[in-house]
Amino acid sequence: MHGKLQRKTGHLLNAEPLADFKVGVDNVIFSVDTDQNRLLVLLVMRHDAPYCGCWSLPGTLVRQGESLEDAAYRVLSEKIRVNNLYLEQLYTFGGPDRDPREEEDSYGVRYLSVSHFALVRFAEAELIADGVSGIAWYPLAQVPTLAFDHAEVLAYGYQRLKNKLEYSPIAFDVLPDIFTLGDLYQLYVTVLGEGFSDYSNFRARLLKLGFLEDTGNKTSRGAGRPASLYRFDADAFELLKDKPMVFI
Amino acid sequence: MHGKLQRKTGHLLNAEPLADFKVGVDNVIFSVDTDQNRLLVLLVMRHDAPYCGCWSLPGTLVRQGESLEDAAYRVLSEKIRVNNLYLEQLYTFGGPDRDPREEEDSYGVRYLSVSHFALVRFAEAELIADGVSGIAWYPLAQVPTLAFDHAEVLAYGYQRLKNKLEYSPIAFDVLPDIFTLGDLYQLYVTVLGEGFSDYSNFRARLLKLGFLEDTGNKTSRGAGRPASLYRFDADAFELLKDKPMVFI
DNA sequence: CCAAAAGTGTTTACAGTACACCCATGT
DNA sequence: ACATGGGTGTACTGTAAACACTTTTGG
Repeated sequence: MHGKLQRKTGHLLNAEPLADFKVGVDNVIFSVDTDQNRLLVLLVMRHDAPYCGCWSLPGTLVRQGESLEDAAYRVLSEKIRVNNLYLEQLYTFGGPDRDPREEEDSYGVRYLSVSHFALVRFAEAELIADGVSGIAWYPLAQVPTLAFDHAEVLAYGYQRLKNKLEYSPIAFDVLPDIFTLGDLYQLYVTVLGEGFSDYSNFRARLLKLGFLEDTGNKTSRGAGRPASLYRFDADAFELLKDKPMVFI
Repeated sequence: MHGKLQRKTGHLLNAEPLADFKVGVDNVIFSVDTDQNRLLVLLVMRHDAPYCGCWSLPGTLVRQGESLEDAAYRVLSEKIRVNNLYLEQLYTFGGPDRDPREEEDSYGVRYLSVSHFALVRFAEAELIADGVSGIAWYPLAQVPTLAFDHAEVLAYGYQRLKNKLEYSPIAFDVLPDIFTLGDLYQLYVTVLGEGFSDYSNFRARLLKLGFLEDTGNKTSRGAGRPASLYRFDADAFELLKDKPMVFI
């Protein structure tokens, strides 16, 4: 963070000039459609150059006075209305020539992308169609060719999603407050694929962790025995969070 | 990545103007002094405003045509000569007001920092003293107050170091080609603290993984039984890398 | 011979896997 | 009654944790 100052000190007088950047934020927004057992990514259609007519991850350029995280939340809220979500920074892509505008502008401006990863509750997510721009949930297997380096960003985000599910409680940010263990299991299966674990073992492991509170209520959904409804006990979880924990 | 274009579409005409950025790279560079059993971080003394006279992480601003990773390697090579190292991107800090220059300049330029994390081989690391700037290895426990938000960056890097040691083979990037299991164990103890594991259990676990090749040679260092010398077999490791693996 | 470091083995406890089986509901 | 999903239990296997013990060196 002090290359400019170093050049004053002498030995770097012939250094290349500094790059000027616009900083973008691109979001990999996942949701799980538990009715159809599908993992979905939110994509938007571009209506301007570059990559006009191409699908891309929802993104924006960071404004004056706006933090990276604020920008990430802004993109999200411009595209969908949602109350429950998990969001974190993913990775920063900043190589030269990753954005065609760098050549056109010829001002030497670089475009850098700080990607973010989000998981939202599908049931309550309401897409904001602004009449012009296309916006849609895509099943992961059917994602079309994406603009920029967004295919790479998406792959990175998918990896992070799978890892996060294994050792952190993000699933509960996206489940209803009250849920059955079947709901939870189905979410894991949809993301990680069948055969990541037996249901009864999954069940036993999760319950033994001790932060799932049985509400005492039950729900009946069609045929089959009614399922107990559980609540995620954030306080109980806090006490255990320093200890390594596997949800597998 | 298309906020500018969106504004043309109408509903965002009154949006805030975009921020212009300089992008910096700050490195958290660790090494392990196995003689004195100390975990060290590389710090440099600042000789210009802001934070003049304050210690900071080694960093620089990204130049035209330079990738983030290139910039990270450049900072590193300007400060130390080293042949073996591990380096990866850590996190991007980009909030407004994280750099005092943002106010002085009054051009509205923002300073963003893409932090990187590195682990280098201590024995061969040769600090480059340019006569003016101070540069030194600091034991983690004795790190002074740092410039900018570098204390936060350092804390983040330390966490990453501990995690990486547990499930990836970065230790071998920083050990000599030929080493004893005692060397390896000592590195882990120095970073993770005593009591992360018993030596004999650590030993059994690592050997069972199957990518440590016994060279057949032995070394004698003072009193005690001579130790077998091992080599990290990168090919054998590649075959197993997709399977989850714990070095603990 | 003794201390120091390397290396081996054993015991115990618990965690993951793969099932088999019982339970409560809708149709 | 039976299909369907919820829920419980068990036997097998493997691995982590603690620790006792043997081996080979220097002094």
